[in-house]
Amino acid sequence: MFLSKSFGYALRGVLYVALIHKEGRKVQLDEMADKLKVPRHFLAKIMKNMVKEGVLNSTKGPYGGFSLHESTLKTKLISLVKLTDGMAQFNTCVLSLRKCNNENPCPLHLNMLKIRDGMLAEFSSKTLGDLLDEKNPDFIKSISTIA
Amino acid sequence: MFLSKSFGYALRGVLYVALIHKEGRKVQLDEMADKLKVPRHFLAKIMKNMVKEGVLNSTKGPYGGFSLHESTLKTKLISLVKLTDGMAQFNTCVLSLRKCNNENPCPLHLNMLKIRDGMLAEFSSKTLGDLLDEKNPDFIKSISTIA
DNA sequence: TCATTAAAAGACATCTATATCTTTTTTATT
DNA sequence: AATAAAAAAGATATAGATGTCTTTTAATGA
Repeated sequence: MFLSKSFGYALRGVLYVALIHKEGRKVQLDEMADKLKVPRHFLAKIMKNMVKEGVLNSTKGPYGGFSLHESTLKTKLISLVKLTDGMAQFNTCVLSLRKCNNENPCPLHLNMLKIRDGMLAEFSSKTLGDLLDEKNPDFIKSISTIA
Repeated sequence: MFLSKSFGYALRGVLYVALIHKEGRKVQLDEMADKLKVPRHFLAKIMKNMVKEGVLNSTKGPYGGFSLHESTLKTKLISLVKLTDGMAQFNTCVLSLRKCNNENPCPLHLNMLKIRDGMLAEFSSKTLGDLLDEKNPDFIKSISTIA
């Protein structure tokens, strides 16, 4: 796996909130879990973390739910990765060699560096808003249909 | 993680056998587990699989151990990945969407395709022999020193 | 043929990511 | 103030990757 399931849930979750935001309403967990076909309680944990990190807003109580934060659409994809998977994977030798670095590279060091830097560049430049701009006609369907 | 620990153990294991092969001798599990600082029985499982898939030779009994197969140095890195991690990661949508494809792409489809294809190309062209040719002065040290 | 060596095989254990359940806290409405 | 709604928080459960142990099989040499 390149990225964890948690990352996938987080991204689909925040994009769903963004889509519903255009309709001028908040989103609640039950609706999200249902529409995105994601385990409710597991999604709750992930959404909570996004709120804590300032990627989303939430309000408790009746008519509460999740809504966009000023920063949501400006959030880089890499921030989501950091939140769900951590950044260790970009700095850890695939052969688990502690002393692997540019001066003392393992046999795969350069190969992996290239791949990782490509991914890092991609995810460091793209924002959540960018994904919404690249209009996919079946966008809402695409982030919903897991089955 | 981009690749599993099993993959790292497999690669270091087979490269170690290749190095010792130049000294004209076979290698036994105890020596490998010791030198590579890898759990003996777990390494055994991985080595066994490589033998089964024809990446390495082995002989039982006294003076037995692991040795090179004609195909060892010609083995593509991707074959090792296939053996330890499987290929699903290259074909599965990171958002876990079953219907994600070129016709009906998820918001990250193109981004991931680029990254994956880069990795696939890299690992499909490089062989174990290539890694040994790119002479790293501290090569043996580098695949051994995990601590 | 017998003892010894070493890999093969399979059963068992642990650890981490994933998933679920229950209780607590906050907010809104009456 | 009382009730209800919904997220937050924390405890518990499951599954898959990782790691360990024991038994079996095959090869060697005396």
